[in-house]
Amino acid sequence: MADKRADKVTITEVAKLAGVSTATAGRVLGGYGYTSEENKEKVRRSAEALGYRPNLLARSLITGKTKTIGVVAGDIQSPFYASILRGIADVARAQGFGVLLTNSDELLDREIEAVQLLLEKQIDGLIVAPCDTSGSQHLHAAAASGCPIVQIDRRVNGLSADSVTLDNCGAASDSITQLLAAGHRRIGMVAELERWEFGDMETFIDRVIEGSIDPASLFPSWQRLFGYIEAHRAAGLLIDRNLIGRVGTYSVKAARTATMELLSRPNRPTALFTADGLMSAVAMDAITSLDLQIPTDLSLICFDDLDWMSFLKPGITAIAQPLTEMGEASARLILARIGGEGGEEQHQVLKHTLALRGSVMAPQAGRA
Amino acid sequence: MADKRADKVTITEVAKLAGVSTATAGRVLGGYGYTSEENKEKVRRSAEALGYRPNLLARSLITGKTKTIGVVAGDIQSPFYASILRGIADVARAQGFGVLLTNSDELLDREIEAVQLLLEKQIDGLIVAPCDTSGSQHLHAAAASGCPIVQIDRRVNGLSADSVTLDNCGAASDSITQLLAAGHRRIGMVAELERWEFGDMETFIDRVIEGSIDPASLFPSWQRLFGYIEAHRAAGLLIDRNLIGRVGTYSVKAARTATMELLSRPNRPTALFTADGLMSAVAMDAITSLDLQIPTDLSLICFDDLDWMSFLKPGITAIAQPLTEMGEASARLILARIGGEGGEEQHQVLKHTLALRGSVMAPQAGRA
DNA sequence: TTCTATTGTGAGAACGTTCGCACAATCGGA
DNA sequence: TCCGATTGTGCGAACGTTCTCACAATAGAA
Repeated sequence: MADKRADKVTITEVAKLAGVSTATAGRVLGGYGYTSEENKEKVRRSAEALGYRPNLLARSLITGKTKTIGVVAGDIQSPFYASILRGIADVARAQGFGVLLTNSDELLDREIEAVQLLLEKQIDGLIVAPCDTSGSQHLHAAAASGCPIVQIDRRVNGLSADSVTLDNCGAASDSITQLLAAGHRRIGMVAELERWEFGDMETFIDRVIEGSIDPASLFPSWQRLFGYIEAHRAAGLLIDRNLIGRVGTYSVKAARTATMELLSRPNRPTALFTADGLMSAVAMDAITSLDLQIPTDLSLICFDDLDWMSFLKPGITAIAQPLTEMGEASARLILARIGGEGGEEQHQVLKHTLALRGSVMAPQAGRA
Repeated sequence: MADKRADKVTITEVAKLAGVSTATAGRVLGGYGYTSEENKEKVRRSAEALGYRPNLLARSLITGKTKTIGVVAGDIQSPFYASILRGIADVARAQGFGVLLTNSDELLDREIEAVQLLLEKQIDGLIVAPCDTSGSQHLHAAAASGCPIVQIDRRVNGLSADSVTLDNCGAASDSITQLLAAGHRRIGMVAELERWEFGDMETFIDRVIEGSIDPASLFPSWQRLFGYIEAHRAAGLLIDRNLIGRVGTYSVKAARTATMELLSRPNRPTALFTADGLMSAVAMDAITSLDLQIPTDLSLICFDDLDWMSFLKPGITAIAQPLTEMGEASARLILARIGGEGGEEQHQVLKHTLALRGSVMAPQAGRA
């Protein structure tokens, strides 16, 4: 009980027992170079006998490869990141890679700190959901120092790194079009819409309509608003700014306030579009507490298909993101780069699927 | 573009630029030993100028500590593991530790493979939800080789390692008692109940009643059944074996079959107890499709408090596990062991909370 | 003065691998 | 016979740190 680690069996001891040099033992165990069948057997047997376990640190130090990819997620606890992570981990495992996980809580400082730690641990590649799409010096620096990066869910402006995102505009626009087709003209939307660096929301709406914004540079919730606006424009309808609940922060409380405000006003919307899972859960809660019936009092389409949406009384029509696929795609991209694959920056934009259920119907008489 | 890594700035170069030995530079940057203020300044400035970033691999190789803890979860995608992982990651981060993640899908082979990889990567400690509670040679070996282990959710028999679990018996027994108190006498239960090595379910029930089973050695779903039986026994009631839906495997399909079978039989139970999140979701789905009303047609208590349970029409009464706390506790335990803390094996058994909502009422006339 | 403690420095050996190199032995073909 | 290719081996130098020494300089105490 005196010594803490009985772990100490190195390749040297294996070599000694097998009666060969460490180089030969290394060749057998590492699977590189030539070795005679005879020695192969001897070394393997000795390794077995001693319970030899290679020290990947030492190997990595010399090869410069750790076979580890770092992941900076927002919050693993959310189904969104959990599913993505699952996809990443599966692909990584299949290639013998480990996954070093951190979460940023969408806080820049924490992201910087996390990236720092991961780089010091010499990860071979980084998958990150960046929380600041404009600055992010740390990511530029990491990329410049040669660490492959794959961005997920959103993209940093001007960062030369691959990305995997969802066609948020298309998904939102699809849903809104669906509601418009059902006859709705007053469609509410609740979304985070935290920061937009170029001005207030009026400006944003105007600029989308005049076509001077590239959605690729936006945060998801803004992209979804973009889709909302686009769908209206395509239908030749004006936007009523009051129907857009801008929560401003990713919190249950703020979301609840915004949603309740939107749904309890005298001339409330006939349909609601929630821009992410948090908003959907809050909205559902608000709808229940206001005693509104879906879809008679209110039609509803939610971004993110959560498990409960399928077994509510009328099921909730929802936009399903291919989350594990996004994770898998990002892992494949990063592994390809690690494997030395060159070529153009890759920007994969995945498509949603719309799970049609029972939460949409035409607006009821006297309320349309 | 020719060289892949511009990363190459080592402590030697920093030392050279500062005009000191690598030993001195190491002392400044590593924060050990003595250095003059003057040299401290010079070294720091040089490090800054060169953009020096320590290589933790090299440090770990020599110190024997990686400041990394390995985690083997069942499936990160499930809210159960996701929340636990969140707790682990938070505590780890606060201490400057990284988290290396793998999932086993509750498959022994995969768990063995994962543990192997983690050990080769020289993790300082291992947090694992073991999928085999009886054999698990790999865990015994790991423990023997000096790697601290914390078991989570369940315990391997005879493995000397700390653990963090939930009082599953107590939680189940509480819920069943609640239902019995409401007047229910035919309480159904659906649970995984995959393997029990000592015989069939009759035997299990008998042995629980005669008191010859130590619940600590059981898998959670069996512990929950244990609680179910205990509560009945305490109330002086016999167990109707037909009310126990043994799914046998952790799959939606099997769960659905078992649940539908249980709920559609002529003399169906007046109350239902679901033993985990999967069973709850499936049960909810089955209840909806059978067009049963909660709580008039059926009372319901679920193990695991999922977000949707609070905003269904009548809320679902549920057992909430303190998941992030379990993660935090396990991380604290492992860090303490890594820090060299000796002493007795620790087995923390956390308590559930029962979230009372509207899914329980007295059985209705003609059905009791 | 002389001793001991404190503070500081650098050379060089770890840590456990992989890798370059030199060197052999064997084989087949010209 | 000689040659080159193929297969196999061991020595020792990496990799980028930390850590053990040996050794100084200074200061205060005896």
